[in-house]
Amino acid sequence: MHSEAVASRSADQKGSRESRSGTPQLDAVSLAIVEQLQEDGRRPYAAIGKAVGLSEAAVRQRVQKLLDQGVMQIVAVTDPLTVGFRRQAMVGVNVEGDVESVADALAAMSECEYVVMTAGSFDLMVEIVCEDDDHLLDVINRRIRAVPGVRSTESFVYLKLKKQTYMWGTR
Amino acid sequence: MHSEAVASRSADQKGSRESRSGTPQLDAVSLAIVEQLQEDGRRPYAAIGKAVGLSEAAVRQRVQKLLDQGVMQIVAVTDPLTVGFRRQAMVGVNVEGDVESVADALAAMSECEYVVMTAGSFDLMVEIVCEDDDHLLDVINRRIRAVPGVRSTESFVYLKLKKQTYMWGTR
DNA sequence: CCGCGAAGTTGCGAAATCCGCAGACTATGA
DNA sequence: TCATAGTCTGCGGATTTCGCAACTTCGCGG
Repeated sequence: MHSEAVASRSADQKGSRESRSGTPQLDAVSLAIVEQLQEDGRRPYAAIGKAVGLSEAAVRQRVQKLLDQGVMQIVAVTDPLTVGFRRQAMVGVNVEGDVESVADALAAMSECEYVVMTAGSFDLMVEIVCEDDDHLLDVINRRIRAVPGVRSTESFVYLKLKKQTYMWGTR
Repeated sequence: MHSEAVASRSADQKGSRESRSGTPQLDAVSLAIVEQLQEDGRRPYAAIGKAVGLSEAAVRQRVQKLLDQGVMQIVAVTDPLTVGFRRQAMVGVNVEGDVESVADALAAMSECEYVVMTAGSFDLMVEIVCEDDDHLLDVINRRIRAVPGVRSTESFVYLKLKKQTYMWGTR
């Protein structure tokens, strides 16, 4: 069967090459490990090792490091609607002044599940998860717009989640 | 220590109440299990059982059912930039005709990682994950706009991912 | 009132998995 | 050349998973 390793063992280990943002780049083996765990977050280390051509212990160390470094996290994901959060929205934000500081402020809010800096007619896109309309209204009009530097916002209330995937690389 | 159960045991089991969309609603105990797995997708069943006030076997059964039903999935999540996908974008789409069929068409594309129907100045919001600029350009201008019913699109290229969480309920 | 099904609990043993550790191997830099 | 840091492998022992069986509880209908 597929006993050959995914990558040349002599290749450099993850972390050797850094992108400008300081995020460590992954080598082929770690990438393969991530893909395995994207298919099944509970897959045993030995099975992963067999798939990527590494020993069980080595896989364990790599996974641990990837988790420690924050490169990946192994979690349960759900459709928030199923878990009792009835209102979600994507909010486009326009900023005057330092965009990053505003992004940090928004990221600090527990209701902001997703914060990304963008190019285009919005400076930031923020995904909000709330329990009901009142909660959503409060977050958008009271909290987000209160952040210094926020010039304007535009909301897109979620009607229906059609797709949600976590399998990049697996294609 | 905290030996009391999270919810009244006499409460109805998950699946008893269905929302209009057919998605089963979760009871408090399953919700607590999901929260445990949102903190750590590999947490052992026994530990979860202790936390939510259930036996190891019961937790095992519930988790298996939640996975089978597709209510949750346990996976590794990463910042795509770290995994070699250099270009991402959120795309707002305006549709003429049946929105849902367009959403389905977009959801069928492997590059569309996230598809949601929204209220507001866009009918759909789609998150795209690509390897490079050429790929992104192709997906947006060639593939998405080719879908029947797509009237127009507006793109927001990702500059930096600031936050990405999966811990609803844990707050 | 009794039977029945769904869920949960306890208990158990075998198999699989996890985890820590010692030893070997390989670059890299002083 | 030697020391060091980073990985990988192999290997026990502890832990967890997994399937299974028997018994209890609870709610529902006949």
